[in-house]
Amino acid sequence: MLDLKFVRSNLDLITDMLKNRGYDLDLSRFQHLDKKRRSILVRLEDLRYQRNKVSDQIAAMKKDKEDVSSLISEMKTVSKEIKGMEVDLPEIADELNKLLLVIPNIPHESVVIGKDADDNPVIRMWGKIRNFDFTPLPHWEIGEKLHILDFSRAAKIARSRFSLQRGLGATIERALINFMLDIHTRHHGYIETLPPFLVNSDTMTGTGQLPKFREDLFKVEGWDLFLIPTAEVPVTNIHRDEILSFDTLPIRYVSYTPCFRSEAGSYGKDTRGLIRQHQFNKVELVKFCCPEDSEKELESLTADAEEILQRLELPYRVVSLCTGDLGFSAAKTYDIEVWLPGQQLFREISSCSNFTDFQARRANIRFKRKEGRGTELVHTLNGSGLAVGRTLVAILENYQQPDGSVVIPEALRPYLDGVSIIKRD
RNA sequence: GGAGAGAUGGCCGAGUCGGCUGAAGGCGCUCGCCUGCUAAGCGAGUGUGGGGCGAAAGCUCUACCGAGGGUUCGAAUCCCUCUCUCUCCGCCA
Repeated sequence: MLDLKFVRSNLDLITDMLKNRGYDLDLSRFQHLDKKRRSILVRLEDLRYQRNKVSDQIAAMKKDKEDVSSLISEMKTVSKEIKGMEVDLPEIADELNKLLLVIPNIPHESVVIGKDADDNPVIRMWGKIRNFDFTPLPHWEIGEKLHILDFSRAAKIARSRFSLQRGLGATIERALINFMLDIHTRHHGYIETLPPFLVNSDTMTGTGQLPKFREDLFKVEGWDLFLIPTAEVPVTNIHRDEILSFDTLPIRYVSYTPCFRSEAGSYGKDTRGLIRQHQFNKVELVKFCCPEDSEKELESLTADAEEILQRLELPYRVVSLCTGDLGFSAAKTYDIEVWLPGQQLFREISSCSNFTDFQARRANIRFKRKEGRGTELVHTLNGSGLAVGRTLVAILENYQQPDGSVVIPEALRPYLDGVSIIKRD
């Protein structure tokens, strides 16, 4: 969420921003409630001041055995009025807060104004797209032929959009997780965390999944618990309601978790294969830093994610999301898209975002500088490093051979006891 | 699941017949003094959110002692509900 005072004094800027993002929001209600809240607050605090004063006076008079009955009856009416206002004020503050919660973050100045994904500028390309002298297959065909992916049995066990991995199909998944975690902890300075995979509604609210995106979540019946849609949720909330000290920043966490998404609203999209699943594995990078560092931290975060693809020698490109495509909480986002020859397209495999203070305000994550009083909000960032299932997809499609086998990227072999090729067993 | 105990500031820890307690004391931290170095010592300061005034420094009001309600002129202190933590027993990977 944005800062109330900032919104109050920058209504024009917000209006422009909303237009660029393709939002239709009326701010007049906001103005009205804001004024109302403050007028009530002033009156309420004045009454409280009176009450406190007179209460002290009553205490003093009682000590001297003076008669206080008239003062008490006077204060009874004041107290009543205070109670009434104490009911009204939170109602108005709540409504104001709700309005504030649906205003998206302000895009960074470097973000291109555009309508949708077609307007996203390509920042860079990496790797050589392989020339096939046969028609490359999509990964679901490769995987089923090799007996490492089994979608029909997965549907029997659960339902569609689940997968069953077998043999090397399961082992490579595990190897990729270890590979990614090792790179990020050993070479990029991230601290490994293993968080809860179910979280409560406060946590979901802290990172913005609630209240707006409840439909996308799986909820545990009878409990205040949801399955996490990404490790971003539990990991960012590690420091919810905390004041971090300056010398601990930046904090960098890497976390492997499964992710659970209802994919409501994507019926018919990516129905085949591993691309869009209700459950998938992801290694996530999360950073907390001070405001002046967040731009450069986004660059390094993206580079850290890219390095995984480079080591696996998978070609990709990096695009910068334009205003129309940018997520609700992000000020700037780089998508890393890996090349999938079986489908002849670039596919998102990581999304790296700088949320500036937007998430931090909502989750109340602050820090204190050595000198100077008061607290400031940290900046939070996160990005996949990488989506594991989609990485497997990219390996299968990019490394497929004419005979249907798949070569294992060199970098991954140490994690597979030296196995260098997947063949039908 | 059964039986108890508890939740106060960065930390430890006072505060129980309701009334200068935003909160004693200690530790830590910051600044200053002192000191060949280190250690110690002395002095001052040291919460957060929201208002108002001010160009600012700052001043001032208000709220906050796990959360939410209640009683009262007045609640960290009394009552109710919830959450969490700890100990013992049972159960369990």
